[in-house]
Amino acid sequence: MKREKVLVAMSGGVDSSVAAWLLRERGYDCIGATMKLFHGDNGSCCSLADVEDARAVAFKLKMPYFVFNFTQTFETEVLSRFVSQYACGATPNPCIDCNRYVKFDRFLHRARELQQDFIATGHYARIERSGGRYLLKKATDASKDQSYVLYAMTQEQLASTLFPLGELAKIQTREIAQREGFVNAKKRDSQDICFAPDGDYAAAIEALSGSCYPQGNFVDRDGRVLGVHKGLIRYTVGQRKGLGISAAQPLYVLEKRSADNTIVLGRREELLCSEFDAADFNWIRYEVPPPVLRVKACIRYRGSEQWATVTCKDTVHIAFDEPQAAVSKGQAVVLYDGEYVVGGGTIL
RNA sequence: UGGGAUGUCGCCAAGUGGUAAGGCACCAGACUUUGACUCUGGCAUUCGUAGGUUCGAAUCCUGCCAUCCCAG
Repeated sequence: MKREKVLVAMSGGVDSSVAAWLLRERGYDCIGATMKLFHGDNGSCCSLADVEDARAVAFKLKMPYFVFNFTQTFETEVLSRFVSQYACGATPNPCIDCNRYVKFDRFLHRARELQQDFIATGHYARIERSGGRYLLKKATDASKDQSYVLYAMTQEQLASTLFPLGELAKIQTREIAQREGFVNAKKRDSQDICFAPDGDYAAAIEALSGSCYPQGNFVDRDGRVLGVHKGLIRYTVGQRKGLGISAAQPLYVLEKRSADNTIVLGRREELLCSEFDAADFNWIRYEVPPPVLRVKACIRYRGSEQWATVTCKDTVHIAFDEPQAAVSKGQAVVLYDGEYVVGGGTIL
C-alpha cells in the first residue's frame, strides 16, 4: 500500500519536531521544511539557529529537509496587515494571519506542488471528520490548546492538515523529545511576536512603516488631559501598564481615537462591554450558519470562554450574557460549542 | 511686608513621643506562538533643612528654606 506523504512544517522548536517524529512513527512518508518568514536573524523564529535545529531533527528522522523562502508572502500578508491595522487604531493578531495566509495557504500550495497528500504542524488542536464536514476541535491538553489561532481554516485546509500533537500533553511532547535526543528538547517555548526583537512590536512597526507615530494626550471621559502618550500604536484597549499616570485607581486604556490622536483612560469597570460586531467570519461547523445560536465566545488567545448569543446578519453580532472587559477591535472572536470551534471572525 | 496654612518614596496619603501603613506609578519574575489582562515579588535606615529637648522624635521646641492662601 502506498504511504501517504506529509510535508511537515518544522520551526526548529520541540513541538513541530515531535510532530514530525509522531508522523514518521505512524508510517507517513515525511518531508520536513522550515519557512523563512522575514529577513534578519533577530526575531524569535526562523533564525539560522532555528533552521539548524530543524535540520538536525529532520536528519535524525531521516527526512528530506527544505527551507522555503516565504518572506515576500509574510511581508504582504502578515507584516503589512499588522502595520496598517495598528495605524488605524486596531489591535491585530499576526499569528492568526500567519496561519491563515502563510502556514495553511502558501505552505499548503507548496505541499501540493511537491505532490504531498497532507501538511502537518505542531499546533495543539484536533481535526475531526463529521457529517460531511471537517471540524476543528480543541486539543486534549486544554492548557496548550491553540484552536483559537486556527479558526480561519477552511474546509479544504482542514481536509489536508494533520495535527499530530492534538492528543498529546505538553509534558509528553517534552518527554518524547528528550527520549529521542532532539537537540531542542529543552528549548524554550516561543513567545512574543516572532518578528519583533525583544517583543518591541512598536519599534517593529516604526521600522517596517518608516513612519513616526506622534505623541498625544491621555484624556478622561470628560476630556480632561491626564498626561501625554508616546504614540497611539504603543497602546491597546484594556492596557494598564506603561501609562505612567498615577491616580487613585489603576487606569486602563478605554479607547484609542486616531481622529485626534488621543487615548481615553478610565477605571476597569468602564472597560466592560456586553455586545459587539464581528466581520470576515469563517464558519467551520456550518456551511451556512443558523440566524441565531447559543455558544461560548472567546475574545483573546487563552482567554476564558463566555456564554453569548450570536446573531448572523450582514455582520455577526455577539451579545455576552455577562459583560466582558476590553473587547479590542482587530482581535479575533472565536465561537465554541463544547470542544468544537463553531467559527470565528474579527472584532469590529 | 504683615496674618494664616503646609512641607512623609515619582504622585496621593496614614502616622501627634517608641522606632515609617496603604493606593497609584515604576521595576523584576511568572503566565503567553498576538496585543493585553492577571498573579507573585521588589520599591523611604528615612519623614524640607539646621539645631535643641528626651532613654527614645516624622511626631515636642527654635532658627532657616520652600510652597499655598488671605490681607495690603
